[in-house]
Amino acid sequence: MDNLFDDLIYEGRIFANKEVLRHAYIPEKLPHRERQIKSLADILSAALKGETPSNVVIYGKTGTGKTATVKYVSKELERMGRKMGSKCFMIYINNEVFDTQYRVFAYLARIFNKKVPLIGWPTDMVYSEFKAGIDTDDRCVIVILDEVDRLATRGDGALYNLSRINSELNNARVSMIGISNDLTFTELLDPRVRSSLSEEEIIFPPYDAAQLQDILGERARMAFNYSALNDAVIPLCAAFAAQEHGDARRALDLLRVSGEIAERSESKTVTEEHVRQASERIEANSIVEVIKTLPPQSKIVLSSVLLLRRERNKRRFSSGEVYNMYRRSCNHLDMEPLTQRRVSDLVAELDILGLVSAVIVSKGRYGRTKEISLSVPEGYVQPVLFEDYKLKALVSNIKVKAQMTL
DNA sequence: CTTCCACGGGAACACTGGGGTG
DNA sequence: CACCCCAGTGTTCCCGTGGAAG
Repeated sequence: MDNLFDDLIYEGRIFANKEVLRHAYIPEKLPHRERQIKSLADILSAALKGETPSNVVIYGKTGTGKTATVKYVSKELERMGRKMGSKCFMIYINNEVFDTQYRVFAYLARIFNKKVPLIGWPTDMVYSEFKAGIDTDDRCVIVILDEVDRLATRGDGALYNLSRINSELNNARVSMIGISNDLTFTELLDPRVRSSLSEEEIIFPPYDAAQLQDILGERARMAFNYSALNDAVIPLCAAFAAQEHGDARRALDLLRVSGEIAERSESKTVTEEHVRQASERIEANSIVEVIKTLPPQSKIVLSSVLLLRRERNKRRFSSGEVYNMYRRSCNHLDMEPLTQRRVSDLVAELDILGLVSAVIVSKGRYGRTKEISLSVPEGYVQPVLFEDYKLKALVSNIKVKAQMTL
């Protein structure tokens, strides 16, 4: 604090600068990632010598600092490039958003001032536009593909074309950095693409509790006012996040929300109790968020499980039971039911989202089923689900059922 | 060993929203 | 303007398969 008023404004407040706890913030220092930074810098340094750097794949679970590290290194590389007069372009693409070959090349071509419509053209035409766009100059273009695993099935053409583009260029050079949280995704790729893409590999192991404490401590110094945190708060946040495979993002969220809760309850400091509340609230929020954004048909499937819980006094149901209830619900809502096959996929998606758990059970003579059960508290699910105006009609259904069982 | 059932992979299809061409 | 081409998405259709009860 270098101003008299700063002290007054911040007196008694919890946060000094909340922004440093947000996901978008890239810190100056990345604790416990020195090795990975060094490896990546070594590989990419070829770009400064006018060579083509090897392609790299970076593996690591969510919140292990992959994206932050890559962004940090690319910023440094671009700066060095400017200083040394070699042209380095780092292009960051999130394949969660650009998840098909067309979209990837359209995005890249647009960066090099080519006019490409968002859809409509044949893909090879978009690809040629991109090629023409970069080849106008002697330069090194490094394409960062965040969440590359998204490209593995539908957009593998993009990886194939990128991996062989250099032989078709006269002036520019292209390399790729793939960022993936799935260690096995390359198995889905064409062998040629696989070997070309992963010439180098860097692994980001999860942080352990002690490392998370360092990271949190670093940020907390900037984010919170002096002595706004009880001593146990950071270790507790670290411990919670370490249980969830060392997710630093999660840990930072937890710290931020704890602070917000403390602030709202007009407490002078953040306590362990606030952390516990924050943990619960983050959990509940993420479930609610997931359910809200579910496509309508999935919501009906999910509510079918809910309705079954009411009707029978059970927790787990066979896929047959769920499908029957689903058909009845569709009928009730005046909607076309999907086929069993499709519903089975929807159930699998709900399973991946962690809303239900589906276990394959073989009942010998009586065939094979999935046993489906709700894996989140019913209280979280129901209000959100029936908030959807289309599903409102099912609420009355529940009430009728409840009366009948009385 | 047979038998039964849904599972789940893959092909095929329908549909959408955009292009270019004559 | 009508018409066909194209990528992408969601769905249905078809079918081989796993594995314990009988």
